[in-house]
Amino acid sequence: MLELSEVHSEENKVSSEKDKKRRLKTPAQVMALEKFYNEHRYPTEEMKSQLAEQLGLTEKQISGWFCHRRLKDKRLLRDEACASGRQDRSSGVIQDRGSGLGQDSCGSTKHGDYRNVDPREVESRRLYGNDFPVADLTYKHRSHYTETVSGADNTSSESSSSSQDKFFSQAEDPYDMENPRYLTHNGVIAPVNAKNEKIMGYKPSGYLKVKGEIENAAITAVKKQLGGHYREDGPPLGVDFQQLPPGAFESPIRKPVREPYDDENLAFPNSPDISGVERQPSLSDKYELYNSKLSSQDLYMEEANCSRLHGSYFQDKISQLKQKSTVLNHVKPFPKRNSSLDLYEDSAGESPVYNSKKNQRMSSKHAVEGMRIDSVTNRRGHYDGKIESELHDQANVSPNLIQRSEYFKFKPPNLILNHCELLDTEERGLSTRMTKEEKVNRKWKGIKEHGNQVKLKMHSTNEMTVAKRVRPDIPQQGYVTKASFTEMQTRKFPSKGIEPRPIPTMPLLLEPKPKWHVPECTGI
DNA sequence: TTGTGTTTTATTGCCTCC
DNA sequence: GGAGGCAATAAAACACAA
Repeated sequence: MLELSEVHSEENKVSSEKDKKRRLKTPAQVMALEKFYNEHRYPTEEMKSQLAEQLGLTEKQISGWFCHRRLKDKRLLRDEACASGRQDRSSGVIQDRGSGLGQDSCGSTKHGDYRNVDPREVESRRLYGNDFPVADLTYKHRSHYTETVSGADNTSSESSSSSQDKFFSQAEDPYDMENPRYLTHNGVIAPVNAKNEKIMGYKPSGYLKVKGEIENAAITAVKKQLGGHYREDGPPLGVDFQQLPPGAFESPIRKPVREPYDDENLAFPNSPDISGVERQPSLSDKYELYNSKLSSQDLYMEEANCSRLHGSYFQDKISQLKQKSTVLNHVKPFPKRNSSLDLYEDSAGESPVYNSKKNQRMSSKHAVEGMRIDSVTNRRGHYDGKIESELHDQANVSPNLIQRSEYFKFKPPNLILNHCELLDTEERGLSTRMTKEEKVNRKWKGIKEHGNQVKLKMHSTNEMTVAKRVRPDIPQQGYVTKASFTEMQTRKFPSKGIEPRPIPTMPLLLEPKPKWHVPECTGI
């Protein structure tokens, strides 16, 4: 096997040298590279050569790829910064400039800021387990997509991470809220303990870098918005509320009673027409509003759950959602539910993968389209019920849904593959995002105005968009691990008759590993 | 099928660091 | 001066709409 792979590698090298036409990296190569990139943005010579050998590429190609990948990350970061800059100007959300990125007129990250710290140093520190203060991590490190990406991306990557998140208007911008997980009661970002960080592979970079910065601003904004209505004796931000007693919502909805809690806590301080006017929505109204928001977004939360399986972008989104919902919990009149953080934890069941090291990348049109959520709800029922059963009825479901169903049929051994798949998807998904984001946003607005069923449909459509981007040559998780690489090669380019290049079999990557861990994108 | 736009890969030149 | 990285650019590959 190894020999064969070596032969392939040689062939690949030779062929790539023979014709100077550029050749696309195979999905396997890209995935491996992406994954490796998530681990090491600046691979050493040794790493490069080993990677080159294992992927059947030249060191030059590897170097070039990493170089371009970094550029891509950077570009995405700029785009994100640009997007957030636009959002910032177009909305009234307060942003703490002091804690944000230095931005130029278009909101892009200034070079000086970006290069403030040698990323290689960051990586080396990361590699050797020196923890950064979160601020450092979020500010200095960019990647993932990851990503993004991707990892899963990853993003994102990716791409994407992905990237990759420009779809979010400011009002919906999930970055607006600080992740309570990392918050102290003062709203200060508390350093994640080293162990967790290591376990989670929490390596904020790229997207996360921006996110961290924006979150700083966001938490400030939230505080400001809460303003005087934020009870000193109330639970601090990020702290779970106690559950209401059972049946608390079973009684008929009453006319609103202007409870002190309501008046004080359910504040719309920034709403111009709120002061002194009986505009307080009724409790039921508020709750309905809240719930409608939840329900209207339930479907999208399914994807959020997927983040557990697919990497950091989703993971990131979940965090953001949690943040949002946590804030909602502070605002909503009925702190019935525990912090949705907890709810969320519950809804998907305990999954250590949540803290998986894979969760670093972000980016994904997929997620962007599916994750425009302001809050979170317990979706377990849904998973176990209709949706899942539908999804599992693969015979009648589109490949997209089948793919989606894989989210729910999560199996740890496939994580890497999922991650890899997502990476690729994310990366690809980014391609038209800039040009299409407005369309998607419009679509989204429409979606929000319809019922859940419509939403489901639309969501599928959205997902279809994403799925279209998924390379057809990447089989679904369930089959991939069983399919030989050759098989997959033959599945590739089914109609175009493009002669598949000999590709080193991925088990190569499982050969004796160097200390820096070669990505295990098995099956592709 | 074709045209167009986007992404990816390769090349080159410049810069910084040692 | 060499090595490594970044940025700009060109061109191929790809995706998608008409």
